[in-house]
Amino acid sequence: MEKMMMMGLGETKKLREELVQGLELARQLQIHLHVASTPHETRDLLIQNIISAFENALHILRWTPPPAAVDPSISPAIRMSQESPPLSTGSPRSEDSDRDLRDHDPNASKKRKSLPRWTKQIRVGPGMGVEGPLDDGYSWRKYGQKDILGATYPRGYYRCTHRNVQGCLATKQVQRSDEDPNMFEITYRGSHTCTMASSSSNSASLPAPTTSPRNPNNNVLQSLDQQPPMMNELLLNLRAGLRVQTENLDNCSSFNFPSNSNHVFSSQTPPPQPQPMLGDNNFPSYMSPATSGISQFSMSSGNQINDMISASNSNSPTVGLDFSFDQFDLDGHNNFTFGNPQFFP
DNA sequence: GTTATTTGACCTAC
DNA sequence: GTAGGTCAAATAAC
Repeated sequence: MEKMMMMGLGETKKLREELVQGLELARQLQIHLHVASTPHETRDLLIQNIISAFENALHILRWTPPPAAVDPSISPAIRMSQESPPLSTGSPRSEDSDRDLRDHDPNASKKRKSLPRWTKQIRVGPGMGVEGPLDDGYSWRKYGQKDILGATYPRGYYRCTHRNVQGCLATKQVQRSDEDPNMFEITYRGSHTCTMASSSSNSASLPAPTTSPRNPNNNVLQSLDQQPPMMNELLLNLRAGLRVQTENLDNCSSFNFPSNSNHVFSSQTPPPQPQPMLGDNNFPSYMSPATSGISQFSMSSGNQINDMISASNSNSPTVGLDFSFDQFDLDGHNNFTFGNPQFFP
């Protein structure tokens, strides 16, 4: 929503047009999918146009909120923002893996901006020190530090400790904010493939009220680390259909939303294990860890997500998310701000 | 002795 | 040409 307010009218209009176009194309695609005589070329063309529409929309939305936008009352305050177009490259991939690709394919893109990455902004408490944002449940090894032009504090470069043993290509950068020394911007690249990632993923799926063995402050960070690939999957499904079904929701896994996102997800004291709660209109509201400063959205994972997002002209009694701007704020593959749910007729 | 961090040099995208 | 990102040798910590 904030992003919408920051956008010019021209951009807002263009974004609306792109999303409406994507919706219309998705509907056409669904119709064609049920017509056996439709040539594959037609379907492919529709798919490409849908992808193009959403990529254009994401491009318009590409914007990182300033640290001041973070609620200072929340500690640690966590926000995520997209800094590169994620849909063109699929799942997050680190720059190193990108380099590996180039070794095999010299024609592969060398542009840094094409690399998917996601950013969290974390405010640490007064006595928390820098260990808080640096320890997010994974084991990182610092491999570099660099003074950044215009930045007071140097940027630290970290890679997964299991890089050599397990080939985990996840990296992150930690940049202390100039304006607020208690604010850290952490940029992640690549998703964890090490065993630490899987254990962390499990913890994300069942966020306990107790703390992580490694750090008492960072249950939230663990789940956030797993969020971008999941969001990627969600967006991939959004390409195929624009309606989110809330049927068959369970709490197999979760992802998180900023606490200042719109009002679908409540930020109340959480139960020990968050459960999707059906509110009015059967749309679920979600509980969040009280100390995290983020709302948590528990839902099914994998194929169940695919099932959740179905074609838009289904006659089933589904609940949809309206893509109009005052209700849906899509900021790339990792920062969703959903507006109020809408029933489709 | 092993592992992690520091830091200057080098590489690459822009 | 410059800034950001990574490498790798030197150093520190355990």
